[in-house]
Amino acid sequence: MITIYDIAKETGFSAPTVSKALNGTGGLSQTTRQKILEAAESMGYKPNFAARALSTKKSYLIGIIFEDKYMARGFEHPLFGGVLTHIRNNLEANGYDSIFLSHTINEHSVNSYIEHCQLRDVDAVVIINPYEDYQQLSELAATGLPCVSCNDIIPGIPTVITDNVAAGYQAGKYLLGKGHTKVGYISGYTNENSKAGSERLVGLRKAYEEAGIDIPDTNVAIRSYWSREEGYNAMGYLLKQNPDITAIFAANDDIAIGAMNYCKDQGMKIPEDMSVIGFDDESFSEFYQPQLTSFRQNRELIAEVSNIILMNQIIGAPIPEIKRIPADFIERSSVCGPRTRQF
Amino acid sequence: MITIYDIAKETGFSAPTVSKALNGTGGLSQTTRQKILEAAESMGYKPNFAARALSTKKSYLIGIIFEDKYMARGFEHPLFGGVLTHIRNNLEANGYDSIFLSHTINEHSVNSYIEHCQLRDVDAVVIINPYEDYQQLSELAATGLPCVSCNDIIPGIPTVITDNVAAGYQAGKYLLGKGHTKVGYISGYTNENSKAGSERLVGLRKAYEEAGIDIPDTNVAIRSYWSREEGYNAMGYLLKQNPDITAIFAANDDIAIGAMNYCKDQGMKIPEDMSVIGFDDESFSEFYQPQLTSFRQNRELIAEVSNIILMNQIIGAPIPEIKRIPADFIERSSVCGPRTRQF
DNA sequence: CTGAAAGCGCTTACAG
DNA sequence: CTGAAAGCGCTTACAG
Repeated sequence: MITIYDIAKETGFSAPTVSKALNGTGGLSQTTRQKILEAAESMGYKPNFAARALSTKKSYLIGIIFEDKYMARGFEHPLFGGVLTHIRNNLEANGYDSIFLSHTINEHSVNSYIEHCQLRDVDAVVIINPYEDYQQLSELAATGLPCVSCNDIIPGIPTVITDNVAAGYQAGKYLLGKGHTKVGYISGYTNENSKAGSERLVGLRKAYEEAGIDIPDTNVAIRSYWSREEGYNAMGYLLKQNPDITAIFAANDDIAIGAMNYCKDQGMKIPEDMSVIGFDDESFSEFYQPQLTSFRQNRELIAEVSNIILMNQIIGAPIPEIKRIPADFIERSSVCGPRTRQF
Repeated sequence: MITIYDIAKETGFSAPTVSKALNGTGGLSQTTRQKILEAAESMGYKPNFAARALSTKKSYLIGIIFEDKYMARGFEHPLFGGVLTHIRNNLEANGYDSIFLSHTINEHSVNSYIEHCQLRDVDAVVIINPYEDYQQLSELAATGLPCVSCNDIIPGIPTVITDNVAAGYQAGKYLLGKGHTKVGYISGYTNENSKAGSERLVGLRKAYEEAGIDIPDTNVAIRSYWSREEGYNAMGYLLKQNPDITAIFAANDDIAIGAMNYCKDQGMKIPEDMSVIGFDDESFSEFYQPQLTSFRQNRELIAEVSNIILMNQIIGAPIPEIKRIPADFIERSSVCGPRTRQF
């Protein structure tokens, strides 16, 4: 490993001068800068980030919060996996490295994201899929550390998130256009911080209200998980409540598939007896029978905007509280006009 | 931020003594250790990793090589995404943090994995999905830096990889059991370092040779990409060469789907007219019609074994050159006995 | 325009 | 059993 002192010795200048030349700081003469740069180049000098971080308090490390212990999908999650891919690329383009942050690690007795941030001296953090300790995340941001959230809405932290209300509205308009007046909605867990499930419903209802149609709460099922099983059960529940429902908007594709499976098990045909719209455009959705109509969240744009917000925070520029990104409607074959069913 | 000196002042001991107490090194008396530990605890002390790394040369950082710029799937890749999930968890359990390494970054003029490793002083590297610069990776390992590869075979680096020959053999036995004597094979790009495509063929041929059947090269298509398009085209090519082929072993599910789509477009029925086995058990494979029989690579075990090998390297224990992990055969509905086709 | 001094937070010999 | 000294590689005021 060759250091700044090796270059100093080689060129006859002092270490601080070498440092300035390397960083382009301080008023050095063209020639000395030139000489030092050339020496550094030919000697194969590479800065030591740990040393630099120690004296500058800038690590060029961005903490990424992406928990997979508490969900089944890991990096293969349809939204988060893609967001991470692009977040990482954006960060690298800005000269930052990505490091995973953890809520708990035994070995170093890391008991919080905050501690982990301290240990590693990260310059900022990107929250993609956190352990649900929002209080702690708010505290982290209150620390002054730049943060951005790519999905969850957390007090004190700017969020970039899909325009769920608009998507729900679009789903509603589409279903109305096909002639559905009795529509059901199924979602997984939703709360103040993670509100995709409720926002999509707001949009759906808005479209129906505009048409003078009220979607009663008995047509809505908010479940604990975003799984096929829950979709299956919720569909059964809704159909028991309102046998005349002819279409379902499911808050994700897994729920949609569960719901369709239930209908099939009851001898119903999709979409003739039940039209269904999902969300997330999973890779399997184009192969389900019938091919599932869904929404595709724009991971690339979510990542890009998140990155911009983060970089702006780092340099102290003003930042928005929340940015909404439109989702793309993917029309396939799981929706048609309603027909009268016989039970 | 509170430092070792703050604790020293607080407890009346010196900084080195505090350091020893914190690290459990040096022969300190029980009482002083106790006092220092308590003070550290109550003062909320957290070590600064950059400082520690600077003096110990140990960063507790593991470089992860996972390129996504050169492939479409990113973290959603059916094998690599899962491997990364588990690798990260294993590493954390051992007290290491994961940081992504890059082949090229402009900002800090990182021009190689080696440079990036230097900059960040990583303790080891896990190669999941590298940019194809195997020569450089070998050089990196020759540096003495502990490395492990989770798929590619790279000179000088221990590899953990699916037992592709065994899987191919199993596919062959299965197809033979169903009565298929004319079988075709389609794979994407394969080479000395990334040889899944050729190994699976070796296993397939072995099974058939045992049955006294030779699989001629005209029944084999090795293409440039592992995509649906290539699978589609390769199927057409094989059928033109040998119209009597009744079964296909595809080296991944995308290729399998492309092949099946071609057959369908020709009016053939799957599996009656063409039986197909894929590889990777993608999430969409259970929904394709017919449901695709495939192999599932054991990402969890691959990650676990890789981790053990890496940790052993770090402590200087002997390591294997290569470890083979069995894949699980997932039987679905894309294979049946052959029937005579009419063209 | 350039350099001597001190410091970032920690650890490692070496004394005593 | 404990501490003074020096060092890890870099940068930041401060002089001149």
